[in-house]
Amino acid sequence: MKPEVAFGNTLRRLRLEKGISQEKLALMSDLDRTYISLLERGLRQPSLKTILRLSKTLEISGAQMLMTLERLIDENPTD
Amino acid sequence: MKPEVAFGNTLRRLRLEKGISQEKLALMSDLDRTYISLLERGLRQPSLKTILRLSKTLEISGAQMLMTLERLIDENPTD
DNA sequence: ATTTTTTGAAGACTATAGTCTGTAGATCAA
DNA sequence: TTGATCTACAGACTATAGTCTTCAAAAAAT
Repeated sequence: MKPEVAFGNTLRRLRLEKGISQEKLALMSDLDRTYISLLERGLRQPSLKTILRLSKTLEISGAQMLMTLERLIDENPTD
Repeated sequence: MKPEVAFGNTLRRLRLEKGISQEKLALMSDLDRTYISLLERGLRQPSLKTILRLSKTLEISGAQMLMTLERLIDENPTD
């Protein structure tokens, strides 16, 4: 599993857990709605700044987010 | 402290701990030498892929790297 | 069934990540 | 003092992150 796909999966999971829409997440993080869509589908490579903005909105540390992401990668060697 | 500066500090510290040059780090991570220099000086915002490549070369998890970085940010509210 | 909310997706665009080439200064060894 | 190694820095360039507008379609609500 590629990092951007793992990031997208993690992002969507966290967003749904908070019960907010892509649009609301975008507004709260000062990002574009369509870009959130691209991220969740694993079509973009977020920058450090973007990772931290999103993790802050989702009330999780960047480190925690990367930990989840890296676990996903390790658990799915294929795909 | 801005995230890119915290990243640069962390990167340089880890590189020096491993006792390798910017050039060697660049080669091992499949990045450009001058770009490593920009990163260490906090002049660039690394992408997720770049963060993971560097952390792999430095034999540390991306999560660990972000943890160090976020600690740096929190400990230096000014600057 | 229909209105409202949410998301996917395309296209054109701007901003910035990342490369490549080259020069110059600093440091350390011989 | 000379030569090797390392790093800062500039400039031009390519690749991709991130925005904005718009339309269509799925899903959810009423």
